[in-house]
Amino acid sequence: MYALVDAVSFYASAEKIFDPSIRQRPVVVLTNNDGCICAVCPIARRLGIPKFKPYFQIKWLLEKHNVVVRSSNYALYADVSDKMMNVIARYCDNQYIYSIDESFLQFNHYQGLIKNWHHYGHQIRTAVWKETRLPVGVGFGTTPTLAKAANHAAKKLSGFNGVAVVDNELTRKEILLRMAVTDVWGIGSRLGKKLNVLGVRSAWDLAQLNAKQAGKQFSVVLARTINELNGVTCLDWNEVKAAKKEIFSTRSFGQRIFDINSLKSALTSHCAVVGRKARQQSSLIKKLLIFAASSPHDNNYYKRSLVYEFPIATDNTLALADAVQSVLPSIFQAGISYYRCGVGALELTSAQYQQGELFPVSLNKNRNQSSNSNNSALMQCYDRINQKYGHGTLQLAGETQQNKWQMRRAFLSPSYTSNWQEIPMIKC
DNA sequence: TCTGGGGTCCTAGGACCC
DNA sequence: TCTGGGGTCCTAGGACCC
Repeated sequence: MYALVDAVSFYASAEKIFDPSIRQRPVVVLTNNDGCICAVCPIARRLGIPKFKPYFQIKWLLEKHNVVVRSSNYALYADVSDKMMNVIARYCDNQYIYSIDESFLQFNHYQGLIKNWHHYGHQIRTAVWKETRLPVGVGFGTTPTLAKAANHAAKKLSGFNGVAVVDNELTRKEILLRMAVTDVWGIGSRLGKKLNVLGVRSAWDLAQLNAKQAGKQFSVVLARTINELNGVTCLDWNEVKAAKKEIFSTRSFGQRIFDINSLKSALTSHCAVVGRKARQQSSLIKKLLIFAASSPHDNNYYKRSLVYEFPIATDNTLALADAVQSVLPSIFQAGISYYRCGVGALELTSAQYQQGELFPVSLNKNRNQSSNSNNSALMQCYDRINQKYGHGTLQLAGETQQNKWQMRRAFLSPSYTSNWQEIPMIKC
């Protein structure tokens, strides 16, 4: 049995935890730079506020309904997420954190111990609510895809009230019949349209297709989804939590930038993020994509990217920053109004099976190749300090000039959980 | 006045080579 | 004179998710 637990409009719910005055009001949260709406609380959803629309286009609607608008407060969400995940972890023996607000659960040593999954789901919900004040949906299923479907039912279909269990034919059919095909995990609008043409409208219709034929006509991924909907596990646990094949860090700037130093500082801080994530999953980076661009909405869209290949795969942030340094002059062009930049690790290899050096140290000057062990100890220390005191406590000198490109966050809530000055006060 | 997210994976098609 | 295959690698862009 698998479970998927996730929060109801997580960012918006997180905003409501520490501010009781907005709990009964419609709330939306914006993406970086207050660009788009990325979370809509249930009250706001009922007013017809759409997700992923540019904020400035929808501002009038938000004002009309007196909607509370918040910028993304990642420090807050990360803390709230940690708390939530810790509570959930107590209810299973294997948890995979799939995103900031979603985790898959497994119950390997619970065989026969849980008599009533429905009841168990409500226990999880109640505990999370009591300890974090976050509303969650809990879906159980015999495959990861069915757990996802059950989670959808728990939150979106009437009559489920936060918990759904797909462990028999009757509920499987009931839930899949009530789900649009595009509500199935992995079926987006594009594929949905093609399937509609074939008369496949509900998740149940999709489950009736011949997996092999659909696989030939569309893709292996679709074949897998069909099998999973029929209770045949294709995504085993290791696949669900497989190491990432690419790791990107990209961001648009709060204000346009024009100078090479600002660009360098932004790219360097992206290196720090990518390096940290690579080390987290024990990967080494062989190729790093580095890019900078104007806005695609501009008249003369400009984008330059370069792939830097390391002689020897590395997970060292300093080596990544060196790559940026060496590549930057050929990416930067004076006069361009830069809107966005980023770096991405493209070719990742396992740190466990690192290829050794044929011609060590003396033949090269690259930082990642000299004294590898020293650098890996340095990075471990760096990660530990930043984990304990917060990301950004230790920075490369190159990333410090941030004032020019910091993102716009005009509606930021206080750092309730990460700043002594902003801790909520209770007045008696 | 101007404003338009971010991450991951996959694939089609082009460039290049023999 | 005209026509012709197949592999690898890279890139841009699409699809999907939250």
